[in-house]
Amino acid sequence: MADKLILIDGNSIAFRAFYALPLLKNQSNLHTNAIYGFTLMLEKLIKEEQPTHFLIAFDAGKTTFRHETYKDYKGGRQKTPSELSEQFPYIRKLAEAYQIKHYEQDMYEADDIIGTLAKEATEKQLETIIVTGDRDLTQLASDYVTIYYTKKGVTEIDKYTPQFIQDLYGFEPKKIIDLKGLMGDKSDNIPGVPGVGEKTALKLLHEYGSVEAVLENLEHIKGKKLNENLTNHKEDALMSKQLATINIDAPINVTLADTLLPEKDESRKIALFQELDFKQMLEQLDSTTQVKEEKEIIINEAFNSFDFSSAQSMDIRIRCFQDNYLKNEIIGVGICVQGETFVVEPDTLVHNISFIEALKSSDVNKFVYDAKETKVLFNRLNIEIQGIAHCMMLATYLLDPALKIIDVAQSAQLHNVHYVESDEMIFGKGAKMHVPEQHILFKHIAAEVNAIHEVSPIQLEKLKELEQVELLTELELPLALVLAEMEMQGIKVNKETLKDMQNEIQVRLDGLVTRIHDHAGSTFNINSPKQLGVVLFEDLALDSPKKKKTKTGYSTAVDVLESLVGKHPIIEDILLYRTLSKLQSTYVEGLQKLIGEDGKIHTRFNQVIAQTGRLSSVDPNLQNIPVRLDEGRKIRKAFVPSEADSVIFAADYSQIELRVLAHITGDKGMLDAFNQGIDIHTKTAMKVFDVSKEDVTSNMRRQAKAVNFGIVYGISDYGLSQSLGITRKAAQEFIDNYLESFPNVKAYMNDIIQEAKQNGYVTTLLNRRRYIPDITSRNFNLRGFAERTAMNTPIQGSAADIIKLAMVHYNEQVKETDFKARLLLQVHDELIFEVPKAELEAFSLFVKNIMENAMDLDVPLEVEYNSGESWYEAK
DNA sequence: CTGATCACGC
DNA sequence: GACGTACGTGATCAGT
Repeated sequence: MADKLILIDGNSIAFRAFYALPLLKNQSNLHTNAIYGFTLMLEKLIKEEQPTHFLIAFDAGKTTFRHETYKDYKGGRQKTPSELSEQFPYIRKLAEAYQIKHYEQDMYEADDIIGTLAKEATEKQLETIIVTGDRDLTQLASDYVTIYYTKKGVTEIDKYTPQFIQDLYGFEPKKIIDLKGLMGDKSDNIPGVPGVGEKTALKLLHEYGSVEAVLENLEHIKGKKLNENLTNHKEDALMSKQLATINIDAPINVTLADTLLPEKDESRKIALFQELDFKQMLEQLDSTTQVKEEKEIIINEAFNSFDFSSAQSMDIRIRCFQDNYLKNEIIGVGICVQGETFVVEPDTLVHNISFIEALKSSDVNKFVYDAKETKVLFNRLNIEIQGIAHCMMLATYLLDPALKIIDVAQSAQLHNVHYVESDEMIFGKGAKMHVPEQHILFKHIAAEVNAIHEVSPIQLEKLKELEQVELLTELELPLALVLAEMEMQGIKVNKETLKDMQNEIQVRLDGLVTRIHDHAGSTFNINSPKQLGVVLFEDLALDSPKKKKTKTGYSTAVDVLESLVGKHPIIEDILLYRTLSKLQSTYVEGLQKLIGEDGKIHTRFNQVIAQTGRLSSVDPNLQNIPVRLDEGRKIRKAFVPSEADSVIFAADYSQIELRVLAHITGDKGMLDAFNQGIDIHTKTAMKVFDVSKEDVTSNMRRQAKAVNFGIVYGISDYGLSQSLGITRKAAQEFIDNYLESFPNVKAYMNDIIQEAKQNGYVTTLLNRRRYIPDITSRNFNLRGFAERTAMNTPIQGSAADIIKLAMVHYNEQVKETDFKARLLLQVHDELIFEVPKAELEAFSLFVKNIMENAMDLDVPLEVEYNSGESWYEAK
């Protein structure tokens, strides 16, 4: 392969990258957009050009030999923003990681270094590419030298060959300096000749050939003003040409031989990309260059005879098919212990008593990927696993809750362990999902358990740095075990109750469908927003100020429909149809499908999804069972105790988020309200409307409640305007008024935004962390959203911390009692239990006490509770 | 199979 | 003034 040299104008490309990309930041708050752009450029060049020689030239210090000619050279330039200057050291590091020579020379600019080397390369007939965002360098174009000029972004370029320049300007590359001499260069503060721009300069050069020739032929040049300017600025023109001329004999200490690229070694790239959080780059590195390393796997009978009794720690990966570990088949268990890796079928486990003993021993530390799943699966094998010391999945989540957690492979890759295949590769996806041949499966499980072994210590180090070890070991890990028990316990759902509802609702739905079709004069699918939109706004030609379009047609959302009430009788029928069909399909029918043979529903709680630290619930979602409208609330009648003589018992925190807000901000008005037991919405109304308690109308309280709601959920002025049905301006005034009324809250909101900008993240009371990269975005929406996230996450996240802590405390303490009660569900600020009637009174106080004392705040936490024959009655 | 729309909870 | 607006799960439709 022929030799090829690439010369990069480092400063110029860094500037281009900086302005082309949004302001990115890594976890330690370093801006990385210029570095990232630079990296993209390097990758592209290496891949497409395959250079053998490479050099990145930088400008040295402020003064250069050009300043001797003209002291104002590059004068009047804006100061380099600090967001960019902090990146320059890393761009040099980047060069080093790529094993590319970088060079700068006192008193000279990158241009001169490049020019000098290009000359040497040309003498040796070496093909050369110069990469720059500065047109000056195009003067160097020749048969051997092509200039890659960045056009847009960092990777879109024009290739300046002599021919390209000829076509563009009508002269050879060297004449670029004459062009600059006449027209000057604003960015470098090169004066040129006043009144001469690109057009005039080109015309003159085409006629006379050079600056000198133009000046010698002044008498022939027409145009009084032009002639006068040229005459008066002869010196400027000559000086400008001199300034624009690149020195190709600079006294540099670098030769072509120094630019030779050594043998490829990616190791330093990995370390740097990790420091910079260039996750995509790391992945690419993996897929293109990394050799898959694999430990030897022992899939063997040796497991049976291996003695686990001296093991102090093990890595365990137990797997079932697909994601529902509560019922799907268990297909393999991987164990990493004392340097050996075993993978066995679940039936094999029981043959090794020492292994079972080790599993049950809390003295043997277990490192796992998913603590909750592991606990459940071993439980299904009738083994009580103890001593789970680390959960790789939870650690991944705590380190960055924004990550979409997928599988061991993905978690491992974040810590640069690349030998695990993705689950999708092994099992396939969608309808084609299947258990692969055993040797493939076992190899995969072995890779997973090895990755757990390798990655867990790295994660623990990271967690230590972020002071999150306690959050993992004292909160999330013990919580995972509580959740496992809740999932296995399940909640009894009475199928008959749902069946009866289903029949009743179906009759009403059938009637509504007929009536709606009659009103419309045609039969159509009411469930199709698209068809419904056409019927309402075209066939019936209804109109309302709320009428709006979505990407696919008219919006038929509830607020639009409500604005049409009274204009046509069809609307009320549609609204009712909507409500009932949602109830029917999602709840009445949906829930029945999930009732198991034990008559119970076993939801699964997802502990690693919500950005704020809340839990979520799937298969089914039992955190959004209707409650607001009685029609829907009746669904809860089907949720009943599983044991005789028991009741459903629900205990919920009252206003937990606003109490957290009062605690965090220390706002006196708010603290007082909670400490004196005044209704917080009334108190808010008193403050915002500046009236006494007696004068707070129900409407005032309703509005105050909406504002409090907005504060808790971080909604925008727009969101508030929607929920109150007022203008956005009025909503903004409300918010302003609110913040004036609670000055410490206002101060907190400002401080937390500053903090987010400073650190790049916000934290909760228990040091849960959420990164907010968009807080510095120049996009108004993204930034606004980020600001509301910064304000809201510490509140909602701390509330989540508190109830999680209460659950862990509950689990610890209930073991010391004789209560037979069972924790069934968590719904963000409430816990649902089933409790034998005989112990109800004592248990109520027990739970209330634990919940109210979960954490010590500057305001009391208050818990209300109720019980009844079903969840419906426990209100 | 994916994206859009809608609706339910906190 | 932009532009699309707390989070999460699930059902359904309508494109590929």
